[in-house]
Amino acid sequence: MSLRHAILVLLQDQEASGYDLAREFANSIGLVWNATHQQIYLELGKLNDQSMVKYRHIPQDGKPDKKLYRITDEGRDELIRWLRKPAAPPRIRDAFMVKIAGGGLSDSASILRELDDQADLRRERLNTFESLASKLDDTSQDRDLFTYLTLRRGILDQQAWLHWADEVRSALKKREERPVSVPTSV
Amino acid sequence: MSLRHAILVLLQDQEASGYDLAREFANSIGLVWNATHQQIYLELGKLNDQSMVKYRHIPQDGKPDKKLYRITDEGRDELIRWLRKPAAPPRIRDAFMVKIAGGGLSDSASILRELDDQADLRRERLNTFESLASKLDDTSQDRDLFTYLTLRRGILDQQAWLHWADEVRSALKKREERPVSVPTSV
DNA sequence: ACTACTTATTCAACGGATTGCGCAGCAACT
DNA sequence: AGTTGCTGCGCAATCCGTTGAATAAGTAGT
Repeated sequence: MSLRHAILVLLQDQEASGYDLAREFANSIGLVWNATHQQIYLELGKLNDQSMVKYRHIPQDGKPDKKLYRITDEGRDELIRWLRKPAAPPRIRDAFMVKIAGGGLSDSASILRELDDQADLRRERLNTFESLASKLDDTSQDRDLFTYLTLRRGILDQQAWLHWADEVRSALKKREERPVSVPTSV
Repeated sequence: MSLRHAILVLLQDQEASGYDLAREFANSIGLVWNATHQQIYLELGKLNDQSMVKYRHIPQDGKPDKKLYRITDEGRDELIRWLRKPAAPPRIRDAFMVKIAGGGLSDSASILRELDDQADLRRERLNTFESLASKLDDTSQDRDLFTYLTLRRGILDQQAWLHWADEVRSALKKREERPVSVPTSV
């Protein structure tokens, strides 16, 4: 229910088109909330209907026309109202973890394969976040403080994940040493 | 798209009613995937239509009748097919983090208030997971290995979160020492 | 006696999210 | 010349998920 609020947060800083927002959802905010362009355009439409945002139509040549959205006073009020009331706990839906929980069904090798793939992804993200965070380290304006803290959240998260992956590897190594019955069909 | 697979994983071990599954989703599996009873009953209906599960009708006295579901061969095939192909990366939707990212809008005090509330929740979970994990530590049958690893994931996650919360607290303390312009309406 | 909770399933309505598609033109590479 | 990729917007169908309620009988507490 708060894609709208994520959008309003982004529009707080600057005027942006749906396309711009989609890019930010793929990067910065994507760290904590993700959304596709269809959802974003739809939500911008609704926000406009409820006059929480308004837009200027910008004709461009060479490129398609665009709409630059900005937040209105009503939008800002709504955002503040939302910030005041406690956030619902995030719902967890991790398909890979479901596989682990039901892991007795697979052989160690195929679990390890996917674990390594996931670890690559995490390591990649970790690098991205760390280099972004190091840029903010020194400048450290108040504006950037919360971006920095958000990045730190991402960094600690990836590190914890990678540490867990090590634990899984050594646990599965031990398991291999005293193998157990595994369905042959897997 | 894989509530169905989480259900199939649970039914792997034992016959269960929708109600039983709902309880497990509130506890064990809820760590990595959550669902309400309505969703579960609906999904069980669909799985039954597709003959991935079948059920026995059990009349009870004193209590309402129930349906005990068990996985079929088709269900097991579907599960194995799913286990083979790489899991989609989990989508992240953390409302509290959206607040942090747009945190420049709030004053430090109200951020800290909610941070502490969230931290209480995390600490509670951490305790639950740790006590569950310590019970598995010694027995450590192969059956339990993956339950243990799942719990470890939860534990490391909560710890990372709490560590992050400490960072936020000290960052906000510094921010208070050299205060900046904050919208008075907040 | 009354209230609240547990066991057990299901329906209806709504809103949020995903998937797939379509349009349109320019830039850049092969 | 053809393909791919980027900028930019949008619709429609479907599916997933949430909220709220109803039914029904037993048990446990105040």
